[in-house]
Amino acid sequence: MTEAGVTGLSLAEVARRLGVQPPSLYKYFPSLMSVYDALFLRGQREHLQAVRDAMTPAEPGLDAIRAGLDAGGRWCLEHRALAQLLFWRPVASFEPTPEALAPSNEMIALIRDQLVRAVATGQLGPAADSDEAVALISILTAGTLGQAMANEPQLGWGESRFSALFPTLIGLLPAAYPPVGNIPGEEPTGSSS
Amino acid sequence: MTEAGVTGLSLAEVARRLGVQPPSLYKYFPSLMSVYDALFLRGQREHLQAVRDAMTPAEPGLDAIRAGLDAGGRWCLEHRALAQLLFWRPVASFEPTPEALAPSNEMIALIRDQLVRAVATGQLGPAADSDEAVALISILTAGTLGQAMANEPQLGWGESRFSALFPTLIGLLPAAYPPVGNIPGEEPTGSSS
DNA sequence: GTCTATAGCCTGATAGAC
DNA sequence: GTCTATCAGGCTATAGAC
Repeated sequence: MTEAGVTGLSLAEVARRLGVQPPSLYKYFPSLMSVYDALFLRGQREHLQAVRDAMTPAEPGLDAIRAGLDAGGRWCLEHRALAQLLFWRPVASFEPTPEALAPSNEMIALIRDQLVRAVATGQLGPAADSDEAVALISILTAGTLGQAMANEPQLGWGESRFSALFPTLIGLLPAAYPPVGNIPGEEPTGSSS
Repeated sequence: MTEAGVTGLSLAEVARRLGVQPPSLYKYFPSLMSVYDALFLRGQREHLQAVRDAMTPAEPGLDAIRAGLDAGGRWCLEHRALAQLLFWRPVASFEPTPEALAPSNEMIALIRDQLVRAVATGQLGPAADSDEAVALISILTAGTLGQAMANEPQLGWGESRFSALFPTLIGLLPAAYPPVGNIPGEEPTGSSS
């Protein structure tokens, strides 16, 4: 996929590189699409693990979000073709099975959990505990990755001028969801409990 | 491309739908890649025109950026396959010719111009007149579009919960590039002219 | 679990008649 | 400018021997 594009994957070429004949592969995978599905599942799991591992030691809240997604971004640029299969769906005839999609739900839960922490510690306002905030964060992440991949095909996460902006972008979240009582000249509003 | 994916475009199918035989197409295009290049150029021009048309009547500065890129986003979701060819480069063996890439430079100039206006009118701080700010805006735009395309393949710009966040995202620019003198409790810094 | 053989498709591209 | 005919190759997938 790295060499021929995600859609360029072919069982014949896989067999060639394994040193076997194409029909042999059908003992392991019933179809080309099942190979995509296996790659999809493996990719989702690895990506999720990379994000989780980076989140765990970080300070809960915004720092954990930044650290986790930063690691996720690094993983994506280190596995570009796989990341494209996961997050841009370039193979028109491929629909991942529900099992392969499961880690993606865990990923959303991971972010949501840290948003709750950020609200609890006063880093963000209560509106940040929402699907909308998760969507906003996914825009920032996917946007950074998409621009890096399309415009800097040679550069890793550490060299990209787009990924360099990612901490700044996460730093804008408090402006989007201002903590109550932190806006000079305005009275705090919202629940008093 | 809409039906079979960007990489699924084939001259044989084009000929079939035109009601001609495949060799006839070679009188107009020397190769499949030259067809991609023609599509790329046409797409870039149409997209640029859509953005320009929406910018012109708007208030210069942030409003023009928001209006232009909003129209650009709408164009992209109305021409999804073409937009993918333009901005995500899914065809590994296709490299656009310099002529086909020219409108993209005009696009950058268009944004940069409005950033200058935004700085001049005090909507943004002087640091917004930079390649970095253009990159940041491109992240917000590509991120919104990418998430809308990947997760809401059926919805247009008007129905997308991602595109609904786009005005908010543009509204964060003043937080990223705060206008001088607008930060309570801090003294204005920078050039005094 | 690997192979040979093959069916049945598809593709981009060229030669040369009309 | 369109066609027929064709080259030369690719692919997924199956049948069935070993």
